Amino acid sequence: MLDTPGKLLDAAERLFATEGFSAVSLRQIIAEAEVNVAAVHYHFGSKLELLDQVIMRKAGPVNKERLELLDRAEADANGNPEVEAILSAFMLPMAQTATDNPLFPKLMGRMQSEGILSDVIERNFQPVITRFLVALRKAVPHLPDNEFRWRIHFMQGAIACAMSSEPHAVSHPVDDGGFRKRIERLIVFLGAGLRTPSAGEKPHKPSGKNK
Amino acid sequence: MLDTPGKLLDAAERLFATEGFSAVSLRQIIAEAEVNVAAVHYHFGSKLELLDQVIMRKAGPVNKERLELLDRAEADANGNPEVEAILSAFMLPMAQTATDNPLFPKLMGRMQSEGILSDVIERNFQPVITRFLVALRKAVPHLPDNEFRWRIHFMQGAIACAMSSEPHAVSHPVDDGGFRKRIERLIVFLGAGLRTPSAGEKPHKPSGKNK
DNA sequence: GTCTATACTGAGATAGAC
DNA sequence: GTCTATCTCAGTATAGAC
Repeated sequence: MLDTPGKLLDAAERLFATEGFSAVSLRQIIAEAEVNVAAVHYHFGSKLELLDQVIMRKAGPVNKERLELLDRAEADANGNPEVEAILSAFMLPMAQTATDNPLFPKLMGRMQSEGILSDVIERNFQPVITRFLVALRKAVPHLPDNEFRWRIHFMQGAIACAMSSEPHAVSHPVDDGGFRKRIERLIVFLGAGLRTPSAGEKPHKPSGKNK
Repeated sequence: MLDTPGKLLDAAERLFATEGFSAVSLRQIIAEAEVNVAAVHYHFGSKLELLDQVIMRKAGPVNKERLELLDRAEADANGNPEVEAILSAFMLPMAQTATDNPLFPKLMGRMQSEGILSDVIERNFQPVITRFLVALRKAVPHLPDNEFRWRIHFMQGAIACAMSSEPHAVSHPVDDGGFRKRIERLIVFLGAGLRTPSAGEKPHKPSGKNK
């Protein structure tokens, strides 16, 4: 059997991913892990730090592979990969993780939605995020800077929704091609949204029609 | 001064929108509204039903106007409005509300993100949602049905993120042109994402290249 | 019909015995 | 390292004053 922290991490991962963070009580987690109430605070400090560890445990390898894929995409495209290639580099590691562990992307989506990716996490993700933002910025140079920022913001929401999949679905999509297929759909959608000219911009030629 | 339910609704709206639903306690709300703890239970039944009323109070008029704008858009386009026109009909009433009451779109975004738009609310919104889904479906007839469903799902996430604006921003967008401008950006982004051909689909001619 | 006071249950967190 | 007991504060419920 696993040790106490391991049992707690497993139980927490499962419950957080399926029920959400605030909906799950520490009592549920410790019951599932078959340990004592105080174990969480002894090993992790708080419910939120437990979540941190749950995420970190899986996020490290995913982020590492994201960067490697982005490196390769940039090498393949002489430093200027297409939007879709960049998005693929970001998403594919998630898809691969999802085949082993379908709970992890669900968890990430849920936590993003609940707005509780704590500071610790944000710091852990920041190198990856800024790296991808720079790459995306280069891929859509025609966009005004603030337009770009807003589109990234919109994209974030779409990604979170795509990951957690079913929570408050109004459209009831069906996962016919598996998680991988879902991500391909998302990339097509986001790629088109990101690369489209901003309002008032000429479709293909940036013919500086004043400001 | 307002009556007790009115004071509670105002306080709850402000706090829910700025702090989130689960982050705000009933004690905070009743303190702000300067009423007794039991008032919430007496007038509304529970914290969740209080939220219901907070939303319903503002959502009714917004939804009504949404349907009117959609009717007009369909009339103007002989029954086949463009994607962007449909999205405008959905979003503009929010933008107008936002000028009087910036808290309401923020609240809607937050609640959507937290996944606690309760069943009562969902039932209240459903007529509007299905009406818009039908219109959008007609505007992108080239998409396979499941592709369409997924894109709506992605769109939902982007809208929620756009509404609540700043919570967990990694891109730090600036609201230069006001809420109205933000919505215009969103429509351009979503319009491009929705209308783009699905993977394996020919750009402009649906030349049935096998299944 | 309304509001106040107060009690109940269950949450997260902590101190200290073992 | 682990467990018991306990603290504080959340949402909820009820009894009874006005």
